[in-house]
Amino acid sequence: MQLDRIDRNILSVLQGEARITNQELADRVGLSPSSCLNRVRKLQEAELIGPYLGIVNLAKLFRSVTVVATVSLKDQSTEAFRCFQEAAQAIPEVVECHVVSGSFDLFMRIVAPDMLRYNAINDQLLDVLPGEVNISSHVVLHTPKEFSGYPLNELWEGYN
Amino acid sequence: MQLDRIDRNILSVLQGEARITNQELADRVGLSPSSCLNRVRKLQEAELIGPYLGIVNLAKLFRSVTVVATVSLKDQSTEAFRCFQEAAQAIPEVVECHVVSGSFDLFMRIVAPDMLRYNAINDQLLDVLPGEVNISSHVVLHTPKEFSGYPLNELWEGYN
DNA sequence: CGACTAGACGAAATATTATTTCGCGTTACG
DNA sequence: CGTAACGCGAAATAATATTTCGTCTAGTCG
Repeated sequence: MQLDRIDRNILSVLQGEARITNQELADRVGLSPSSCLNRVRKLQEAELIGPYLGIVNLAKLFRSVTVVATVSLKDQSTEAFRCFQEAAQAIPEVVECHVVSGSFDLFMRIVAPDMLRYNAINDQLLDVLPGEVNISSHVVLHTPKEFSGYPLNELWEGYN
Repeated sequence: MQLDRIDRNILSVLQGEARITNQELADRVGLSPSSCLNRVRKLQEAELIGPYLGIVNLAKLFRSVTVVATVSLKDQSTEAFRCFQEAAQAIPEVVECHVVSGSFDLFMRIVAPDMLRYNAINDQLLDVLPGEVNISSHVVLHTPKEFSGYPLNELWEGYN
């Protein structure tokens, strides 16, 4: 799929203001509402954008603990990775999981109601491959910059 | 602000389907459209939910490199933290930044067009407090679980 | 116990927005 | 040139959001 400047603008706007109306979006990118809607649908069908998330303010809802955990696997076989990933995915409190190269193998973000329950999740993950998993936990103290979309303009510039 | 079961349902739905229509949402949570809209607005005004993000599929847009970086500061003074955080925030490619306790001090997610440019960002961050910053970079190979909202049900259960 | 108040709800009316339809212009290609 | 394919926008229609308003309920005070 070939994207022009207008498509890029649509993606930029939509990634930061998912609930914008089609009319407003059309105005911003300089299209008629119908043309704009056509484009948005094509972008969605091509899965270039979506899902659309509402970011909940956890801190205002209840006390909770967010932990970033790094994982090292003693046995770095494909099979071991597969096992661990599957287990991690299945745990709702593991909100994010990445396989990385570097001084550890996986990275996770975990949100739990309190430390006691985080401990339980940690134990559960350690039990997936007993003795083969090393988890290093880091409690999030505060978050100077929350994710709110990718730097599309910078990435496009870099792409040319 | 006091939340009941309906408010929680609204938050659950909205966090995963931000572009849902008010009518559909009202049906799902068992309210009339007008009551539902009232609640959504109150939730937004209280900043319990929002912003609304459209998640862009980076991989389908262009090649890019995502790095998770851990940062240690030699001088752990408040001032040093403040300097580094400010610098990190100001860089668009740093899409996320957390201050943590544990074997490192900060955690960042960085998205760059390629390694050359990642290197430049890395250098830029090292120069903020010359000789005082230690950055460990980990290229993301793949992502078994992408963030798509918090486990609100589990957190509420834990809260009672 | 009864009356009053505040708050929340839903039905219905209205305003806004989404979506479809269709004709026009532009471009690519024979 | 002629033609087909495509994308655009205007306008009509359908769906949705938003406001208004009367009703109900729970809580409170006399």
